[in-house]
Amino acid sequence: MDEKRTLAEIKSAKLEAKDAERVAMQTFRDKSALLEVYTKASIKLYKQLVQMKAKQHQVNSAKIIERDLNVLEANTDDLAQRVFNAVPSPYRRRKDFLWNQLIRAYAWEGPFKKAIDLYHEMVDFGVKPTNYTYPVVLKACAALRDTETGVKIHGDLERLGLGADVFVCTALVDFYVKCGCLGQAWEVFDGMPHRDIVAWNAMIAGCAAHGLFGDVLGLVLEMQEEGVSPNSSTLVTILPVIGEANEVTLGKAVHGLCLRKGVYGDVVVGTALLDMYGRCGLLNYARRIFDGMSLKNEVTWSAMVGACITCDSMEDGLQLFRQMRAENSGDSPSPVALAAVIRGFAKLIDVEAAKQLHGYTLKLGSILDLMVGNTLLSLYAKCGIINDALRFFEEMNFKDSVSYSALISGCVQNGMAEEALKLFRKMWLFGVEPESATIMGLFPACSYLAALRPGRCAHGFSIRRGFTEDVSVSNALVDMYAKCGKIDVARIVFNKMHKRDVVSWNAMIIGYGIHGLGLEAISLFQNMLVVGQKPDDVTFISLLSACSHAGLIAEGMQWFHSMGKQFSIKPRIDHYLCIVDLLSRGGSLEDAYKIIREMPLEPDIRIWNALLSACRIYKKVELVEEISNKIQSLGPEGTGNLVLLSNIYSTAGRWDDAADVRVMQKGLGFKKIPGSSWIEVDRVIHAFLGGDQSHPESARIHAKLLELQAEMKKMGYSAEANFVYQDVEEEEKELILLYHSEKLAVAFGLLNIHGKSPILVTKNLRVCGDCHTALKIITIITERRITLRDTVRFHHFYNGKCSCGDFW
DNA sequence: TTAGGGTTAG
Repeated sequence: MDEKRTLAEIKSAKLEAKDAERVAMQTFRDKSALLEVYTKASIKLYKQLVQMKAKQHQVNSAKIIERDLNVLEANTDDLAQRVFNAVPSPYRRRKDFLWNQLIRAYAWEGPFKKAIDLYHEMVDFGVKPTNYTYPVVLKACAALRDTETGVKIHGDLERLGLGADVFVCTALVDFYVKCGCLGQAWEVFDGMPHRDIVAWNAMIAGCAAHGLFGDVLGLVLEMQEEGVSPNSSTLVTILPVIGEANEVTLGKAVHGLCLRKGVYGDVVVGTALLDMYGRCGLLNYARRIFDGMSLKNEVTWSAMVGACITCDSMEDGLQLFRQMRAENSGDSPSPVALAAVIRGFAKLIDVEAAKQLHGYTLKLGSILDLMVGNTLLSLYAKCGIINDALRFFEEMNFKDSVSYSALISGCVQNGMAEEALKLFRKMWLFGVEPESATIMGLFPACSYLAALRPGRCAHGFSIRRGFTEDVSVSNALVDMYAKCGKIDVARIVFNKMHKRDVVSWNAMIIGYGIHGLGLEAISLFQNMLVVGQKPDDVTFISLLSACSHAGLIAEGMQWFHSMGKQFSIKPRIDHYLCIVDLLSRGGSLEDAYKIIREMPLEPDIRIWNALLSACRIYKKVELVEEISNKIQSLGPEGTGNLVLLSNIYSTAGRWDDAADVRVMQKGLGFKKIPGSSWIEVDRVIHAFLGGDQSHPESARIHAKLLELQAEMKKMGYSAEANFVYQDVEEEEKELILLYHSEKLAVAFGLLNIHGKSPILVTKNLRVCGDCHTALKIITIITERRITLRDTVRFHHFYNGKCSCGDFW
């Protein structure tokens, strides 16, 4: 574009605008329209000039022109308003087009509020709006999500019988779509006697925004049946939906349609096409389109880099990014492409490379984009360096709900659920609006902590915001209630869901499993098959572990055998783990060992661990030596298991062997995870480590436990010293057991939760055998219900019994 | 037309 010519054009447009103004002022006639056209034209030309300067990297001149532009834009409103104000009242009353013209000027690019205010003023003034007025006002309502005015207009239209106009109806559809009221949009759309391409596109865009793949497809077919052919705008709307739904065949069909319609050369269509192929995992197709495009813009390049990353082709992505940089050396790199590359490094867990890239772009002088910052934040969290993520978060100048969401879920993934809850509160305090993804990160934090109260609050909040409409949010909700001990509430939420996916069913089956309700889990699984929901690999892990916790050995074996035969799901190592666990905890150690020997996969440490734990419970020391050899042949991977091995030697009184194992363990740099338990009292979560004396109420807690111990002894309890694996005096063993983290938390609960309220304690490891026995007796002494949730299930203690029937 | 945060199991 020629700069001089542009400047000349602006000049003449300005002059003409001035003329128009003069003429308009004199005649009060429809010159106002002319005036608007001229002013808009010069604004458009100015905008082109700014872009030109920016492209040439003349930042300062671009800024100066931009300032002029702002003045001009501000004046447009003034200008139009001045003309309007000059019109005498009686004339104004008669001429609706004057109002329409001004409303249209405001509704075009804002300020939208003025358009709506003017519309109200017009009605109050006694001027009747026309079919020309409504679409324009509705556009402003849509922009501001002003449902009140929009809905009122809709009502007026129905009363006046003006609702048949294509433009008005299309504007109504668009208004409802933009306000998220899809139902109302459908209603208007279905009632239209004629629909043009714009109406179809509006409705399609609405369904696309809600991810309704089936509806989008149906509409596209229907419009063609009615003789309306999709245009490039339609195609560009449906392509991302097709990509999201992974519908390759359909995508290829649309590709063909693009070729037939000759819109293939369009940059926007081309970009949407390559993006679709990228999402479907067909990188070669995407690349072929990219290479064939004669005109590419920044979006095209960024989309291509993103496609490479999505398809795990890091090398190609990086190469394209470098090429992009080389071709636009003066510009800052596109934040979208940069974020894509960082995402690629996150996938590879290559923090160093990502940091280098980050530093490099900072050096280039690009302002740190919020999106890029958020990508980095999530990179740190995903790579497990959560402290770096927290530090980076503090250093960020701008934070939005995505930043908070990324950090909240990052904390949970790194076992810092309490920090996640704190962050959520902080976010609330700073007035940052949580989104559905934030809640999806928050629920797992509540699940982890068994923190029902914040979970319930977040549930209420989600209902008010309509988040629970989202299947994934409801899935997380089901999981939260189940893990907080409210299995019946979980089921109610599950039943109320109007749409369920495989994750919903899995979450519910898992819920039954951790509550030891194996039969319910099986029954739900059968229900799932009846309604036609296909199970996946996770379903079987959930089902098998549910059988395992409930001691349903025959049922578990039956489903294990059918998963390959009936459902064509190849058992993974995790499935074998469940089945070995099921058999060995049920006492069939030989059968379990047989499965291990015959399985087509190499048994890993967890498999041996399951068998080894059972060896301890059933005191089968003869198998231990054999397993121990197998474990040692695993090399460094076997380290974690040495804890158990040394424990078994200790139990058998073979202290020297136990010590040898521990020395070996130390050499391999293994750290035992300390057992910790926590309990919520008055909205505060109190955490305890084994033998912990750091709690302010420590003295009272210890005294309470000693008091309980004395009573327990009267009832025939003796500490099961073989759960202590250190070679120490019996008396000391007793104390080590007495101050186990779960007992500390229970004692704290008894001291601080008054009346007969039940006590809920959560533990980060599996419950210790001695604690299990002790808690049963404590429920008799205190007449309290105590629930202990460990890593695999709930134990409900009451009246000397446990819901697990001592099978755990 | 591209883009950051997200649910179940182990």
